Amino acid sequence: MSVPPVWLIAGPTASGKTALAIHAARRLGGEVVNADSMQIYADIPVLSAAPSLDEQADIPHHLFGVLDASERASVGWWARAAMSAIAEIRSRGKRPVVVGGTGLYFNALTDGLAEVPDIPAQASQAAARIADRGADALRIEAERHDTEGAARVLGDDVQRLRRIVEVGLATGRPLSSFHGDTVPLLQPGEWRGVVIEPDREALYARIDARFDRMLAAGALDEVAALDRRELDPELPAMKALGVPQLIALRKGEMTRAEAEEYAKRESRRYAKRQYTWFRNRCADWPRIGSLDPVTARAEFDALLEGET
RNA sequence: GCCCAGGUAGCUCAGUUGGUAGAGCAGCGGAUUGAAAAUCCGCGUGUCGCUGGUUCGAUUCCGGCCCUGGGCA
Repeated sequence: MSVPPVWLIAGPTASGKTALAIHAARRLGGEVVNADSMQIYADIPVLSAAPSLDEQADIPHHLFGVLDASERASVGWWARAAMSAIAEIRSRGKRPVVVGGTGLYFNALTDGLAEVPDIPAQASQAAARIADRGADALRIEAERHDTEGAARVLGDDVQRLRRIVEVGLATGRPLSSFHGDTVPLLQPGEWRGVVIEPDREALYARIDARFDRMLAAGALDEVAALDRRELDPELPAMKALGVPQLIALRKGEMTRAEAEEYAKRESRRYAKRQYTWFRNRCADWPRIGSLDPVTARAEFDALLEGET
């Protein structure tokens, strides 16, 4: 009993993933599952470039806009939610099409995620207090909990060092001891992946143009509503590309031109990091090179040859 | 037309008392296991405007030309 494979569609921001996923779902009798860490939040549909209600109309979409900006998603949360959506879609005889730009999320599906217990607030607060003493102090503490793991953390990567410390405090085990024996959530052969990898310059031009469209589509109102809630600026949704810059604009800390320039630049840098991830972590996935929707669809259809 | 200032990395500039040059920003490469649109690490990528001259050697000194500002006409 071989199940038809789950399709994984990855690619940098603004590369046309949304449209291609809908095409794939139509072709395959499928439903779309979000693998984008920001499109999860209900408060930022414009700035996160989530599929519009129109686009979601005839194909069911899952995990888009399901959390409030005051909540925190995580790879673990996403992986569980995605696997249950996948199971549910399959149970109805439909084909899951997972689409997004968050490399780590795809990695959880294809390579698995360590089963680390939830960290009690007490332990993470203790780790935060150590982090407040500076990166050096934090690294010394991290090395005590997990020598091997800490050695792999580059420089003053406070986020990762803190994670080692809080896991150590909460479980008494080195974080790296949880890694290594993870099992993929989707078995090899159970999925097929494709990466949209367009020409860099062309994508950068699209990113710039898209940000202008986001502003025209109400990005400023979206940010104003967020800003009024006075949420913790450290929340993931508050760090979505464009949010910090447009808040700075509201506060008069940046001119409109500066806010636009910085937001676009950060988006381009993000795209560059995505290229790096997919190039090195999804090296053997087939590539789609075109930014033109019609050509991209044709390239995708070519991959379908031979599939039932 | 004349006078002054300037032409050095993609941009803004520094510098070399003559030994082919370096900062910031931009950019590029990499890492990535519950914040990942996050977080972190690494890397100067160059006809020193063009062309003659002086010199062992010129981006640097001298001449001519071109270009860009500003001023005078």
